[in-house]
Amino acid sequence: MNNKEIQEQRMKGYFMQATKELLKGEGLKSLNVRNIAQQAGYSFATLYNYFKDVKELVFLCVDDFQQECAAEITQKVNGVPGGPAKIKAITKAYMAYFVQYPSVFNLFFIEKLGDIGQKQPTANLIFTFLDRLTADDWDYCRKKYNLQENDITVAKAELNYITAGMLLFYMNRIQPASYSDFSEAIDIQINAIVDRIEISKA
Amino acid sequence: MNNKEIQEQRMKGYFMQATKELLKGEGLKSLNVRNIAQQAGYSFATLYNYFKDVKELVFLCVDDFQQECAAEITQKVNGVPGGPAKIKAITKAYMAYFVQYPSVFNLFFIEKLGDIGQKQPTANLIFTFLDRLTADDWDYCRKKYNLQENDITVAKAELNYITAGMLLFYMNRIQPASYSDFSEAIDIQINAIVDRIEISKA
DNA sequence: AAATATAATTAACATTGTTAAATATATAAT
DNA sequence: ATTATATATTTAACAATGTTAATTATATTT
Repeated sequence: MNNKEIQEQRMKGYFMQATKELLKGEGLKSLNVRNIAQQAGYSFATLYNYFKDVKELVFLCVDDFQQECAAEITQKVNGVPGGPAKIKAITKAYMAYFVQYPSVFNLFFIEKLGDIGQKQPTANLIFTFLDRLTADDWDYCRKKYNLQENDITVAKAELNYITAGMLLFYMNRIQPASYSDFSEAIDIQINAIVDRIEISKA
Repeated sequence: MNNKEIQEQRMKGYFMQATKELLKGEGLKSLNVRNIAQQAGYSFATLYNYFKDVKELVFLCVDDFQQECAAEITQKVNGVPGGPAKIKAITKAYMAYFVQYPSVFNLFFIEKLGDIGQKQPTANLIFTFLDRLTADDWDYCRKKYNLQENDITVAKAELNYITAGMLLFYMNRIQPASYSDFSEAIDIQINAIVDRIEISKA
């Protein structure tokens, strides 16, 4: 990287940092180009020298949020023995993260990706996130219980879709109506999927 | 209903009709108060004499769309024998409807409900939609296969969450990347859930 | 037919994303 | 070191949108 590139990356970083702070703080309500720029210490028009539009900037934060989320999960499930129990724990922690940061949920799942071709890699990153978080433990299960590759693929997809669906209903439609009901529903669904795998060995 | 109420209902109907036409036609891009009012044959300010805001108007359309969707499904699954096969067919037709009308998907699942208390009944309507569509056939299964009430409750919730999650990923993130892949994934997931119930009788 | 209430429209405002014009700052050339 | 040029930043301006206020038209009542 030459000087120009270094400086450009720095500027991008300032705007991304500002965006992340706003998203985790005030949330989507106060996320607009003027607030972002103010938080970054620049005028709003400067933003357009470094990003095509605000959507590009916002979606560039996905990667950072995933790393932060993964770190929180790792810390949270520390001590849980590998295998089915860990898959459950990771999945629950994954959901808890989005409940804690609704704006990140919005960014990951709701926000429309304007330029389709450009952001397909990001969409893929989001789609595969839970799979990557649980990959090691699924592998462990496959070996331990001598499971079919295909059964695992289906179970992984099931977990991915169910967590997205539950979060969608809870975050956007407040269904179930209380967090404790939601939490209970999570347990039921996750256990149903993961326990099924264990049973299938029999 | 007195005259005033009749006239008021009529006016609301005009605006709702306009909203539905725009949503099914041009989609969300061109859904704004000015377009709605023009389609209804009134000025945009008139809208505010009949609705608190545009969100109220838009969410009032949920009921009509559900009826339309239910009618399409009923017609589509006509001839499918009741029971597991019909649950599968209904669920697939339910998803196909949202793929056909992305704006309706947005209204049902994505659009933020502004006033929380006011629109909770609507949120509940959306949450229970698939359950209501398949209720008869689940009941049929319960009797035929002598199933546990609880197993059915979990399976229903599973279907509800998985369909929402799959639609979310496909509509908002284009994952899977092609409709045929998506369609295949639907089959796999729906079959996995419904077939499990049949097997559990053994 | 005039007075009053009701409904509808136009005008106006605030917020937002984006672009164009203007200004400041850094780099290069003499 | 000073001027000329390129680059970066900011201010001004625009278009789109949801909403409210002021104005005008229409209906109802006296």
